[in-house]
Amino acid sequence: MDERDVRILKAIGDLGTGSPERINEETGIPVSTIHYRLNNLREAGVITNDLYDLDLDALGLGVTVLVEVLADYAGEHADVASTITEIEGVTTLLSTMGETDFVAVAHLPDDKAVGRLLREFEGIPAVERTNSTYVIETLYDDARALSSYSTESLVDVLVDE
Amino acid sequence: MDERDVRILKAIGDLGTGSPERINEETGIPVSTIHYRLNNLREAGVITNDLYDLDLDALGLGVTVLVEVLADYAGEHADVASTITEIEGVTTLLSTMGETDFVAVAHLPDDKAVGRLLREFEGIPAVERTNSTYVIETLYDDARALSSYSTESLVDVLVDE
DNA sequence: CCTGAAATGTACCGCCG
DNA sequence: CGGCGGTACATTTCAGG
Repeated sequence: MDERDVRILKAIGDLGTGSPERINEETGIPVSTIHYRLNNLREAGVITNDLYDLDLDALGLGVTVLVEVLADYAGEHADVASTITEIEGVTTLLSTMGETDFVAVAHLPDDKAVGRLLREFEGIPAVERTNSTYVIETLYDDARALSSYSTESLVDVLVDE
Repeated sequence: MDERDVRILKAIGDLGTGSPERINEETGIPVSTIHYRLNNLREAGVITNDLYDLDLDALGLGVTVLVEVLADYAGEHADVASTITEIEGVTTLLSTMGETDFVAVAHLPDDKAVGRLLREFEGIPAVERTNSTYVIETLYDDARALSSYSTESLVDVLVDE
């Protein structure tokens, strides 16, 4: 894993395509090298399928943290949200009902990064309190959201007649 | 959205590829029809990019719920986990430190399904208590986990020398 | 709206610089 | 590691059912 691998993977996420040609336009890395690198990343288990889903452990972002955020905002809800979104490692941000205002999920390289992350959260003026939870293990994560449904149920649920 | 669309989308998730040929092997739907359907799904905004990321709102799974689970298990942690995983709609299952044992995320079609989901959780013998939170809005969700990092940070974080 | 067959495009592989 | 072709595919298109 070196800088080129990183730039290729980031380009895939940003562009939303795994096309070597498009990645080349974005990164300037030669097309044949992109092939070569992607094959290596597949063999290393970082990329898990044709859809370029990543194995975060293999990638080096094996620490997951859940952060509940209580905020005191006056109409600046969207501002707080976008500030949180920009914190490095935050991959999901939910606006929730009930006791907390936001729930964020972050994927980080190690414990040190967790400390840094929490300081960043606490550094946001509108943030009153945070409550963090270490994730011991990601037991299941289905990016495309359909695996848990049987085909018959999906038909029931999604087909609008 | 009819049964064929559903079967195509499910096949993509299950197979981990968007290749029309592979989808045809799985579903028996003619290759050119698959392409025709996928184009329609793209135009409808259900599929958002070449990586087949789905817009859950457009798909019809616009309701997201967070479920914290407190369980009383004697060595059967893995059993409880796999039971939860099989509940329809559950897309993420985390094993957490602290007050709760698991946190699950579910994507559902409507409020009625939320009730059904919670009854399924409560129906698991080892589950003592659940605490659910409605998600008002998914403000941000980065499936590939790298967007929030700048390239330079990613290099710092991931490159092992 | 679906599909089979034709046309186009791309990935992939080996070779050489 | 990077470039360049050639080949073998898979994807895409489209006219007709």
